[in-house]
Amino acid sequence: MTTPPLACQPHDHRHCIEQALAEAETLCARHGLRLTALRRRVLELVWQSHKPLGAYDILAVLSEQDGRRAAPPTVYRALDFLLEHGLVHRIASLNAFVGCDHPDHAHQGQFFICRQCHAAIELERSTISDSILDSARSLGFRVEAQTVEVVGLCARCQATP
Amino acid sequence: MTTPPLACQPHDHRHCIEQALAEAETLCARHGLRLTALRRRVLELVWQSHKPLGAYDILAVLSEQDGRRAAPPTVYRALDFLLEHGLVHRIASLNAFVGCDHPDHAHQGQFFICRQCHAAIELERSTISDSILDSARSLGFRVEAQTVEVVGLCARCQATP
DNA sequence: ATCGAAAGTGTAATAGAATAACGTCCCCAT
DNA sequence: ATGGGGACGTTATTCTATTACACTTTCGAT
Repeated sequence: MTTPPLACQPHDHRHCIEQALAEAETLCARHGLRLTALRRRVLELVWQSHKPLGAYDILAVLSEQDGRRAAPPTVYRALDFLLEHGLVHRIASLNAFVGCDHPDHAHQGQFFICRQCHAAIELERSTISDSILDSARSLGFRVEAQTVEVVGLCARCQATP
Repeated sequence: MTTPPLACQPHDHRHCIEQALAEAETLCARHGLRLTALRRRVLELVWQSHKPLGAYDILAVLSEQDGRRAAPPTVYRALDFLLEHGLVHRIASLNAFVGCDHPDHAHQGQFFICRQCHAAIELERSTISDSILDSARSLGFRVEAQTVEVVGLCARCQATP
């Protein structure tokens, strides 16, 4: 067993947030994208934890905590931007969004979601994606996007029921 | 390349429907489950094509075509029953439901969904699920459910753009 | 045969997720 | 300075799903 992922270990999460924001700044600067205050704030909120966050949860914080006039499109537009540039991922089975660990390159990870602590661990294993591509090839199917979302119990939650 | 799946080939689809209903009858009889008229009808509607069907599409047919008084819970309850016993699968990325090819044993397939013709091809490849289980093991993660949904172009739609 | 519990369905209301359509503002390249 | 495009605000609506409660049917136990 390899090093347990940060997502399901106690850790200084401020560091995760800072790093995610810094990487986003860098990425946007490099690609000439505008990381506006709103987009930055939404990214920060998504990174408040390793748990996927619903768009309406974000909306509630913007309205109540930031005092910002916000309606659904405000949030969804920011999320669309972040998704498009790989800064967050959408978890289809939860209708929720989670920060991306390594937005430096285009990818779609595989997600291991704990049903107890709700942490989402992102992996990027070629053994999984290759096995999908192999199966696709056997069908003559051209893959454009992969969604892999696994639900279960993370190591930590197995230990503390 | 193996035999192309029925889902993206022209075929006598009435046979698919008949077989699915027959298998459902058998399965319910064997397990002492009640395949009521409503449940049977919903299963039949889901099997009208190989395209995942939304709950509200089903609802519309029940109301307009069958003249049945139907509200959302009517449909969702039937779908819950069919899901629970493996007769249909839910496609999370589409919020839609598709008939199961082989409800004879508990399983969760992998779905290859054509973005053009919308057909969903179900596979059950141990290479995919094993690679997921391997990755999970390396995390110490206990898998309870797998969602694998691949979007792209089926062989047929690649040929006819 | 009849009773009663459990399962199934009808009904109304509501919650939750996402998008459409339109207007305004602001930045900045010409 | 100006006008064009991107970002955001606003209102309304659509689509998806669940809660809560009432009524009915089914089926086993008596």
